Amino acid sequence: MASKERIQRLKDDTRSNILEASIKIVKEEGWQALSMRKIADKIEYTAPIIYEYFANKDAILNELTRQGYVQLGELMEAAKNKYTDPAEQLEAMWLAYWNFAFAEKELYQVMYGVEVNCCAFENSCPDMKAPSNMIWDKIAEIIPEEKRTDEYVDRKYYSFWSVVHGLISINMTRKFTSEELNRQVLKDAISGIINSMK
Amino acid sequence: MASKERIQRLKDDTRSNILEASIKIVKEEGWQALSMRKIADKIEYTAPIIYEYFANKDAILNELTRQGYVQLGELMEAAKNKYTDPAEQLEAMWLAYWNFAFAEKELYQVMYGVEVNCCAFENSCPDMKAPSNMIWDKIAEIIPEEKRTDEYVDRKYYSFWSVVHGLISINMTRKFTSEELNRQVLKDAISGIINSMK
DNA sequence: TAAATAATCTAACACCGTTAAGCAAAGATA
DNA sequence: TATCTTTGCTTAACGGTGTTAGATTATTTA
Repeated sequence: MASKERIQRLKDDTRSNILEASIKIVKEEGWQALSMRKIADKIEYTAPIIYEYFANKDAILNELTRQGYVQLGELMEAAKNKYTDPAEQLEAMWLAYWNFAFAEKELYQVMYGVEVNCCAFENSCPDMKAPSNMIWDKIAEIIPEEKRTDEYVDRKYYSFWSVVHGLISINMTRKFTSEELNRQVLKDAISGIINSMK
Repeated sequence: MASKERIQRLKDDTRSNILEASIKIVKEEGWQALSMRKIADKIEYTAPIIYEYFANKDAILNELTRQGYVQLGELMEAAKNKYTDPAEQLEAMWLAYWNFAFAEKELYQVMYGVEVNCCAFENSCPDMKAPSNMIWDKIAEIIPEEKRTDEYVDRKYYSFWSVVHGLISINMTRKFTSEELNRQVLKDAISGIINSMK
C-alpha cells in the first residue's frame, strides 16, 4: 500500500508547514504575535488541526528551539573545520555563535529566553540611567588618564556588563550551575577586566 | 479643603496597591500569570479601575521597571560607599548588581528582558547539548594538561559563554551599541580568556 | 453500495487586555 | 431642602488568546 506512505508524506509536510509558518510569523511580527489561529490561517487550516501534530503551542516552540540548536551546531562545526589551530578554532566557533544569534535572531531569542519588548525608553528616564552612569564614572576614574577615552571606557563598561548580565541570565534560564562556579567566574571576570585597564 | 488631600492620599494608596499586588502575583506565579483581572481581585476592585491609575498593563510593568532601577541604584551606591579604593568600589558595585539580580529576580527579569520559561529540558535533548559540548571539548583541548580539570574547563566555558551571551542579549534588548564596540568587546573577551588558560 | 474510519470544521469554554455605558453615592448649587 | 453635576465604581461587551468536544464531511474498506 503505497498510499499509506503518500499520506504519511502529506502529514510530514503539514508538520513542517506548521513550523515554517510559525517562524515566518515570528520573523514578521515577533514572538508575542504568534498564535495558533494565525498559524492555522497561514497553512490554510483551522486551529484545532495543529493539535494533531503538536500537543500544544509550547511543543511548537520546543521543536523550533531544537531546530535552532541543530542549525547552531552545524554552523559551529563548519567554523571549527576552517582552522587547525585549537585557539583559532575556538574563536571561530564563538564567532559562529555570535553570527547565528543575529542571523537567526528569533531562534536565538526562544532558545535562550531573550525578550525584546522591554525597556525601549531606558534613556528617556533618568532613574534608569543612574546605575550605569555610576559604573561608567567609576571605570573612568580607574583608567589611567593617558588611556582614558570615552570609547575605551565604553569598551570596559560593556565588557563588565556583558559578563555579569550574561552569567545572571544563564543562571536564571537554566538552573544547574553551582554557586561556587558562579563565584569563580564572576571574580575572575571582574578582577581580569580591572587589571586589564590599570 | 483637607478632604481633597485625604482623597488624594487614598488615590495614591490605590496606585501603590496596584503595584504591590502586581509584584506579589509575579513573585508567586511568574510574569505570564500577571493579569489585570488578577490585580483587580487582589486590590478588591474590578479591572477597569486600574485604567484610572495606569494607561495600560505595559505602564504598570514600566513603573515596576523604574522602581527596580531606583532600588538597584541605591544598593550600588551603598556598596560603593563601603570602600574608598576605586577598584574595590567598582567590584562592590558589580557584586551589588549581582546580588540584586537574585534577591529581586522578578524585577531583574522585567528590567533586562530575561525569560525563564524556556528550555527547561535542555539536558534531555542531545541536539541541544551538541554546541556546548563542542565548545567544552575544544576548551579542554587548549588548556595544558597539568591545569586541566573539569572544574577549570567549566570555569572557562562559562566565562566565554557569559560574555558572549551577555553581549548578545544587551544588543537585542537595547539597540544602541555600535558594531565597532561590539567587535572590540567580543575580541577582547575571547582573546583575553584564551590567553588566560594557556 | 453500505459501513467504518479518517480528516476537518464549528462551537464552545475560560481566559486575556481594553473600552463604553450605566448606576449609585457624594458634592455643589439654587 | 431639592435638584444638578460630578465622582467612583461596576457590568457588559469586543475582539483576541489557547484548547477541547462534538458534529460534519470525505475517504477508505468490506
